Amino acid sequence: MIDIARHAGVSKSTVSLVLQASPLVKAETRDKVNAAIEALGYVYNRGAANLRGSRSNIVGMVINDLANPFFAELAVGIERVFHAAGYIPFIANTIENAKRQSEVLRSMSEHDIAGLIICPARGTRPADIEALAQIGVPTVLAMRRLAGPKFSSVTPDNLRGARRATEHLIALGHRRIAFFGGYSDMIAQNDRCGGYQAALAAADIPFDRSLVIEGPPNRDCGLNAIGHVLDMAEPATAALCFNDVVAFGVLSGLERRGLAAGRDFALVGFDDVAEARHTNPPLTTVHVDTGALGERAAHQVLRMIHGDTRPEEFVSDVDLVVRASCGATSGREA
Amino acid sequence: MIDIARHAGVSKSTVSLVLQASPLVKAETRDKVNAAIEALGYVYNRGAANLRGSRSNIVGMVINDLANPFFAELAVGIERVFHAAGYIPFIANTIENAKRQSEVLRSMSEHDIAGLIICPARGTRPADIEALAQIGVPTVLAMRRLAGPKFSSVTPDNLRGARRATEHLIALGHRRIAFFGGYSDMIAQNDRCGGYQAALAAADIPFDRSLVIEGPPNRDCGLNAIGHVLDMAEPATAALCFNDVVAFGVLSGLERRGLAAGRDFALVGFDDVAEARHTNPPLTTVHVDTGALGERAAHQVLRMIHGDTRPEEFVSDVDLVVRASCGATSGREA
DNA sequence: ATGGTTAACTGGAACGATCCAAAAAATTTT
DNA sequence: AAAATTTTTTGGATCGTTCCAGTTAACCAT
Repeated sequence: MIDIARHAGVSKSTVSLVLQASPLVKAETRDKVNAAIEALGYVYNRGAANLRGSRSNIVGMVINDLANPFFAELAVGIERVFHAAGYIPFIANTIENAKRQSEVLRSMSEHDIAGLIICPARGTRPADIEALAQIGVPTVLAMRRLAGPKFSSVTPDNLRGARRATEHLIALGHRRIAFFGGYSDMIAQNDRCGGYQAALAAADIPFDRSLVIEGPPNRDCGLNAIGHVLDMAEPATAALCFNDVVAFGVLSGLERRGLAAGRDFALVGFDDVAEARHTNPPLTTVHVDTGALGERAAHQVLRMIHGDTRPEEFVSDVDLVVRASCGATSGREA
Repeated sequence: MIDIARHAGVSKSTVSLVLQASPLVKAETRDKVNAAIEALGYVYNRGAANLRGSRSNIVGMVINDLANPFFAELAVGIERVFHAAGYIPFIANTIENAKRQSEVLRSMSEHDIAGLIICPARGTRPADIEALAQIGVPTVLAMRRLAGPKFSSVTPDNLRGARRATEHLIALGHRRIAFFGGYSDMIAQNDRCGGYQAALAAADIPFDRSLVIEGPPNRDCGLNAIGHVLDMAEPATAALCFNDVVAFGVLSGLERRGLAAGRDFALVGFDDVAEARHTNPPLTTVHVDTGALGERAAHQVLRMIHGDTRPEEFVSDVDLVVRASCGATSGREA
């Protein structure tokens, strides 16, 4: 910066003012400085600037599974809002690994992020997140709440969505309904699985614990789970999946056995990612307005950045969208 | 840090040594310092550290369309390698917008990234990237090369893949074959479309420019393009898409007209994303070993970080994988 | 001309780390 | 026990920026 100053024949303070687009410098001087900046190919050092109090314009977005298209959709909503507000979101992937997550979080706080949206990895302790809040990083949880202290969060109505989906399967005549994916130590799984159990209870169907197959919320889990429940003495005839990606895995598993969802087995997902509409057969699933959820999370962070730190738990409404995989329609759906 | 020093009864220099895990400090002292760090809830300020020369451990990954699952697969490969090497990748999305890309790039260089992998947005000028290289950021281009100076890059063999796919359609008897997606100012599109034209020429099929429908490489593009070529005086009977996502859009477009790929229209994609296997019908597409490509890109950045700055252009081999959407099989494929 | 205002610029202290040369403490050698 | 050596610790300069309190320049009204 001193080089710039020398090159433009001013002081480093003036250069600083130009960089901050201060109205205190004469247009003529500003042009001279900008010319020097251009000429010397100077890059601003944000780290040095942050040293003197100012917060950076990056916000962190920490997600647990980049391979799940759901998170891409969430990110799109988040980015829309932050970009309009002049913040640049940086995304990091934790692949559902708490250790990796804490490395990522440390790196982000070292770089002095202005805010954070996080889908906590399995095994995250509330204290891990609380530490962030302690040092003044506005944080909101997305998709997964955390037990204990009050954090801001945005989540879909997991319980209601799962309940409706299960009711739909029951209405179609199924009684052996499985639940695939997620772990019982994740709140989201509890909520969704809870909705599933509530629907069973309401229909006087006894809850069979062996029909709940836990596992990571990915394709492989669905692929394995379907084999499992099909090989039981009294096989399941339907399943609700923790999310669409798990359901995609089930689709593979069925195909591998020469079976088809909708015809031989009733399958319902959760999230309604864009791909769900085009699977074979199209997937019946619980629609979540993912983009809007992301926007909401971003707005919440923005609100906190601007000083309003009251936590807010936002729960978005969900809808069951019936396609062919549950066997309710003949496969035609716009 | 001075607080820590005081609390532990040592000097700030000693604290610094502890933070760097230097072997010069006595174990006893180290423990005292670590205890103080824990007690005061101190967070390391990377920005201040970078001020004195050292480079940070974050690497940037700039992609143009997060919603394309292809990039998630690429990111997974990249992350695997970087994580093993102790670097933390931060991802930013440019949504194919050169202006936004330059903001992202500026922000990343301000934060002093150790390296960069970038899928340049449409309209990126080589100079934009060259500026990065100038200030010493090891950069490799992924998926899209750039005209002009020698950058390192990793790309699939676009020309060969497109040519093989087109030859396959020709072998199935098609003569009115369209090409959907991408813009003629993108090198990747030129390569893929060039392979398509080469196959036509080899089969003595005259090239009809009106069968090449340009557009952004997303769902909407495919959805619109299929309507277009179906409404022509002499409609197309097959299409090669710039990528799978465009093909997914075509699937929607066909469905909307009550038509089905494989039966009424032959469709081939490019990339072979995980979803391609489970669309309705399963998508014939050009398989790219995306994860390996990502790993290769990451290794290249690592090599450059370690001082070997020779550019390397890596082209990975590709394979046509025939599923049902081109009409060649009856739909059964493992 | 003279003093009073305002506009435009500037020097130096801070921010939180690293690194070097040198001091202090501990250890070994004579 | 003193000298020599090694191990451990330390003060101060430094990195590139911002900010404050001045300083200088420019303008205005008397």
